[in-house]
Amino acid sequence: MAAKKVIAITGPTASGKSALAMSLCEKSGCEIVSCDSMQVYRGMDIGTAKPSAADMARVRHHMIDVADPRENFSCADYVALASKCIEDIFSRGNIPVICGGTGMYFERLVATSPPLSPPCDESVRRSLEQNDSQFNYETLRRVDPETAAKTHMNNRKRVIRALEIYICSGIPKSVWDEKTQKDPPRYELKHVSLISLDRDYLYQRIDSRVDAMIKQGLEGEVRELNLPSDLTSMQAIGYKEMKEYTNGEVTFEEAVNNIKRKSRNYAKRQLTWFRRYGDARFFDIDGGRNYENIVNFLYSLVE
RNA sequence: GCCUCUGUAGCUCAGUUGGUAGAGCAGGGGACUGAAAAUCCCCGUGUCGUUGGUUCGAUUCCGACCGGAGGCA
Repeated sequence: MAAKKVIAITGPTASGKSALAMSLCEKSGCEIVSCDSMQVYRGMDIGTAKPSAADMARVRHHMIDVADPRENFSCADYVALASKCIEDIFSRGNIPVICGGTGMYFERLVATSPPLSPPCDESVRRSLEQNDSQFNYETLRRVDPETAAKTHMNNRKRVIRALEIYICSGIPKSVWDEKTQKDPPRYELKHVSLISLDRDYLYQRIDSRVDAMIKQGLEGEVRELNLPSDLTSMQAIGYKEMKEYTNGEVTFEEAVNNIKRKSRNYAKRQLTWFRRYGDARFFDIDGGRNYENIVNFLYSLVE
């Protein structure tokens, strides 16, 4: 299969990815494939900064509102659905514009083949969660030393997943991983990644974006959803912290500050993730002054 | 006015029975193959409020002064 051109716009939260993608698509007729682990959930609009109805009417969006917030949507689910969206866009003769900040979803969608390892098994997972970290880690060291060497004992989620893969398939995770490592990239990728050399500027944008979400009624959205805190969807920044407020655990002001803080922490992790892409074209948003340059570069990619 | 407590890393605080100090959070860096907005790892020199005194040596003891909190007629 001949590689087909895909444009990607990645970067930390509140860096302006969506606005750029909108400009590009309005001008060129491209379609947006959201790459966001929380915008997939229906009803979670304000806190995930989902594109407005007006934006969605002007430009075709994909991978938004594709899951119920009560279900546990995963990276593999995302890749399966998004790959199909991309094929559909190709069939229409359009260029997909992947836009978002969920690093692992992006990596799995774009870099090699889709995840092959067995799906999660809740009962296996639950029983592994009973064990202490040391015991699980020792087991992993016996069963899959290669993965154990790359995983810290305290990282319970990762250790448990690696064990789960072995228990469910009889094959160590490291062997599954190898199967995908040699694959060529799935698309001819034109990757633009946003950064902010001025970290304070980014953080200010995040703070004011959170303030805007509060004004738009994030509290009401969380109350209306009224979902249990242990759902994956309710681990989304903004929802988790607002639930702590509606449960009476923190004051409103504390909740808002927690949302801001967690968003900043997240932005930093996103910057770390995307730095790995040596083939990407990185643009400093430069206090918002670089917008025209970036847009023009994006336009040049579709010509 | 008097009495008590208090002043240590950006913030909240530990601590040194006198030999110049350490946690959490924030911040920075990193990892990431079916929970990923999750999870995890690494990074802590700061006139220990100021100023005198005691001492070989004080952030630690004593005095004064300047902040802060509380109490007392």
